[in-house]
Amino acid sequence: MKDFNVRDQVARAAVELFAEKGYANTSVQEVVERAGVTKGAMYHYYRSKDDLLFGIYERMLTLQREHLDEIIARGLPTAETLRAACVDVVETSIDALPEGTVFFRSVHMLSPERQAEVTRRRREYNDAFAALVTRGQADGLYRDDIPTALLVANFFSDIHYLSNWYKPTGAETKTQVAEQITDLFLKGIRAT
Amino acid sequence: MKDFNVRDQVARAAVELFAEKGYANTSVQEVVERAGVTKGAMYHYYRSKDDLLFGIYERMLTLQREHLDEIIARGLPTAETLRAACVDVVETSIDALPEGTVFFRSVHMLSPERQAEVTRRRREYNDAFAALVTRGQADGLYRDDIPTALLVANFFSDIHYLSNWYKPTGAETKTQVAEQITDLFLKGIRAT
Amino acid sequence: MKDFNVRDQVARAAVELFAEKGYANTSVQEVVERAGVTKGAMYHYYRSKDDLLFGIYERMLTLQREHLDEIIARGLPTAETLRAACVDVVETSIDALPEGTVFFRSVHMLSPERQAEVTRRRREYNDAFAALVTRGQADGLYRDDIPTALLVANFFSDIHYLSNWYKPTGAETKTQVAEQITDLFLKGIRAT
Amino acid sequence: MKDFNVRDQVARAAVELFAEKGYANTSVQEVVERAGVTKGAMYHYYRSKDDLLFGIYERMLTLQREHLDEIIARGLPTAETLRAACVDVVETSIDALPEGTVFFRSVHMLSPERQAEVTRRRREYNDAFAALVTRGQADGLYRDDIPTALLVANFFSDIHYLSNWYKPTGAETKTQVAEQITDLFLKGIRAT
DNA sequence: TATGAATGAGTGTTCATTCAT
DNA sequence: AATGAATGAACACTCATTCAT
Repeated sequence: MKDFNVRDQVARAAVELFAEKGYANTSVQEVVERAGVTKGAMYHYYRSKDDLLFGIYERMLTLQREHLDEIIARGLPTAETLRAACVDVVETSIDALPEGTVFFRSVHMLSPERQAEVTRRRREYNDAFAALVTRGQADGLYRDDIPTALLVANFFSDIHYLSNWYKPTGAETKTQVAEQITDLFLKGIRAT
Repeated sequence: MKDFNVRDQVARAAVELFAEKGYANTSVQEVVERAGVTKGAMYHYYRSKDDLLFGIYERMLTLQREHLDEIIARGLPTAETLRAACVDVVETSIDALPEGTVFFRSVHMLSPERQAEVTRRRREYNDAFAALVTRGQADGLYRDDIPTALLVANFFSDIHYLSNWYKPTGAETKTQVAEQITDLFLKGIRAT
Repeated sequence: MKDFNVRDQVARAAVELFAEKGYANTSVQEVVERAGVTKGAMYHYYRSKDDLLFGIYERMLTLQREHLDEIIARGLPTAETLRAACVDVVETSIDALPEGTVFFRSVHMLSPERQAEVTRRRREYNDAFAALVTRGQADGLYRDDIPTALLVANFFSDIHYLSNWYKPTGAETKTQVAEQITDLFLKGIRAT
Repeated sequence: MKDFNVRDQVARAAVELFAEKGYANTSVQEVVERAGVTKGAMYHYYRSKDDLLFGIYERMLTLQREHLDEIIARGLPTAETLRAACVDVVETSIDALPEGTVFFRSVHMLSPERQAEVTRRRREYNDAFAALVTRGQADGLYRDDIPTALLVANFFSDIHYLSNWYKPTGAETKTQVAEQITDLFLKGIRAT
């Protein structure tokens, strides 16, 4: 009976190291050493170093998509849905800060095919989110003198930026930060 | 008389390639080929590949700092100063989109000493900017129920994110985008 | 089952080439070619070219130290011990002429740390040898009008110089040369 | 009017650096920097880095040969001539310790042709010196149970070794050391 | 006489990946 | 399922030397 799972240990080590030193500055040897396995074992589970990186994107994209779909599925009014979606994505991103660091820094290190795949799925997510804003604009909730795309970018930029400044040891709790970021965003876009 | 300058040609090629494919995926050989010089010539002017990267940071940090200082030096009221600073940094960042791409993506590829240097200078810039917000809060212009640091991060995240979505070929002009981003930010932080 | 060992083949090729053409004039490529292995294989066993060189020093220093300790451990009278030590070190040096060539010519090519290490261990060996001479001087066997250090240097210089003139194909056998060098040395230092 | 001579400054810098760090570890750039001249100037006076090295050998070989010839030309008895030659070469070698360091360490760094040239001239010097010993053996002054070549090597090894241990700051003067080394040598080879 | 920018071949080293076991 | 030795292509960088000025 194994007390650990090779696949998961490797994935965990990879996220840590890629976040600490960057994908390019991390060797497969370092990953397997931190994971406590051998190179051969790793290559039994992953086809390439690129696989390790893509795994991080795969998990993040899936997670965010599931969360957003679930929130939309609740069928709440637009304003409440958007607020919930915003708060959730900030909280989720704080829970996965190292993944976020890698996510926003290393897309160009993926194989071209996978870069395309990531871009496609990010766009899908972006579109679903933008649809909420558009609906709110149609309802007169949010300003429409600024392109929806810019409004949405204004929010996603905060998610992107989180790993650049947020420290779990800070004074503000995850939820407080999520509420504050959401509030700033919503104040900015509300119809006047 | 030379029709081009080795130093500048190399710098230009480096920015382009680092933005296109990432620092780690760009070889020195590729840089000198695009610059149309030989490797030896390049190493006559730059000590290392790291120098090429740091040059980009050096120029950006200096430029932004000079702009901010100049705007503050005008001595306008706080609100006008902050607005001018915001619009200017967006415009400046749009003028240097490839540099921005590299700037926000590749700090971790610099030597540790230079990472520290960049961090220090970014913090100085951040502090000077934050001082404007703090002054506005004291004057009752901006909300103070949210930490200044978060308010500032909320703006800088947009700068950071610009190179992820802005296309010079889009419908909006540089100035329009600058005004819109600034407006969203200021609406978000104003006192209620 | 392999008919050769990468580590040893590389070490052998390195000694040969470093003795023939000097450390600086020998490329890693040449070493691996003569050893019949690939560069990657070599770097699997050695961390650097410097390692290859240090290996030679390591082996020589250990060998000489072991021999001297063994001879001293026999507990023979001083004169017999010194004579045995002299004869042995000449013979051992003739057995390892290429190593000797490298040993005395290339210390300055080692990393500073390793130069220090080699110097330290050579001094230890020198001191152990000098102690025999000092004991002989106290017993009135050897002249004491000349510093012990110079007496010892007078002998070690011959070891050092061996690879400059000794040819295994010459008329004198290894043992004869060892006896002759030892005799010249002992005649020079005996009390009058 | 120049306050220094490029040729000589470069030669001086070269000896110093080659002795300190070795020929291979010294770049032409470092030599010209220490000499306080530019690369172009140096290449105006020397054809190659190899020239710099060979210059050291040229000067040493010429100097030693001149000294030996002058001493022999005095026409003193064999024993006095040999003693004078020995004392002189030790003193001369101590006066030129850095040159000696380079001399005995870097022959293999010369071009093959120049290596041959140096070897030839060293052999000539060696032969002239050996002739004195042979004459002394014929006169019954020195032992002839040991090949002349080995007797001579026994002395030259000390010259060779000088730069490995002699410190000008030590307790013994140059002349004392010269007398002591000579005495040890002559005691060792005298007929019994 | 002298400059220093430019060349270009060569260096040691790294590392993702493969494969016999 | 796992090992770790071996591969081989790529990489950043160095440096003696040349040459237009």
